[in-house]
Amino acid sequence: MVAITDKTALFTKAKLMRGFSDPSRLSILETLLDGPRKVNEIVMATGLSQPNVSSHLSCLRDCGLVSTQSQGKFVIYQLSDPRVNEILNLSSSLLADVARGVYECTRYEPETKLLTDLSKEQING
Amino acid sequence: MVAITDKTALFTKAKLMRGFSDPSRLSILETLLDGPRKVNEIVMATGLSQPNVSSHLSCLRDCGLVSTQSQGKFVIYQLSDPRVNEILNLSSSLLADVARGVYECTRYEPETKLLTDLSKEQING
DNA sequence: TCGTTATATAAGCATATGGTTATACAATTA
DNA sequence: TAATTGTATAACCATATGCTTATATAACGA
Repeated sequence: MVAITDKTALFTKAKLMRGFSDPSRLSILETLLDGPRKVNEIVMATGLSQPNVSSHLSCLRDCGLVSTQSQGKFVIYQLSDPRVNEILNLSSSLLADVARGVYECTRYEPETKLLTDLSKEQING
Repeated sequence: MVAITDKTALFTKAKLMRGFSDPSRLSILETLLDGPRKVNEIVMATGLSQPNVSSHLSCLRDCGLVSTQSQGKFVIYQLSDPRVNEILNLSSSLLADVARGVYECTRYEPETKLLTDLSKEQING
C-alpha cells in the first residue's frame, strides 16, 4: 500500500471539514447531537427544505460524518463517531471566545451582512 | 445583552469552521502546528503564492484561528488557541478512519477527481 | 392495484470562493 | 533619499456551492 501523500491527505481533510462549514449542515449535525433522527424529523428541526436536507445528508454520509440505518420507508441518521461530537463541541467552545473576531471577519459575509449590526450589539452589549 | 440567537451562532460557527475546510488554509494551519512562522516561511512551507497566503491569513486571523505579532517588517502568525490544535488533531484522527468514505464522496470533488484512482489504490491497497 | 408518504436525485440559477496578476504600503538598508 | 524586501490589497476570472422546483424511487396502506 502506497502511503497517502500529504497533498491527498490535505484535500481529504479539507473535504471532511466542509461538513462543518455550512450553516445548514451544521444545523443538521447539531440536531443529531441529541440522538438519531429520521429525515423528516431533521427537516422539521432545521426548517430546511426536504431536498436540501436530503442533499446535505448525502454529503455528510459520504464524508463519513453521519451514518444511516433504514427502518421501513424511513431512514435514520446519526453522528458516526464520537470525534464528530467532540469537534462540534470544540467549535462551540471556541466560538464563545472568538465570536467578536468572527463577526468582524470581512470574508464570506454575504449572508451575515444583515446580521452584523445586531451581532455586534449582542457580543458587545 | 440580547442572547445570541441560534441562527446567528450557527452562521458564525460555520464561518469559523470554514478556516479548516480549504486545503490551502489547512496547510497553513498545519504549518503553524510546528510553531509561529513568518509569512514568507509559510509561503515556502506551503508552496502557495504570497498574495494567496496573505489573503488566507487575513481570513484566518479575522476568524480568530490565528493571531499575529509584528517584528519590524515581518509579521509572525501563530495558532491562537489550543482548541485550534485540538480540532486539527481530531480531524487528522477522524480522517484516518473515514478516509474511504471521504474519498468516495461525490460532492465537492472537482480538484480531487484526478486523485481518485490513486486514492482508492492507496486506501484499499 | 392505487394512492400516499418518505426519501433521493436532477436540472438550473444566483452567488460565493479561491486563485492569479498587478500594485500598494511599510520597513529596512545602501 | 532611493532601492529593496516583506506583506497586504485590488481587480478580475473560472468554477464550486447551495438552494429551489420538479421528478424519481421506494415502502406502506386502503
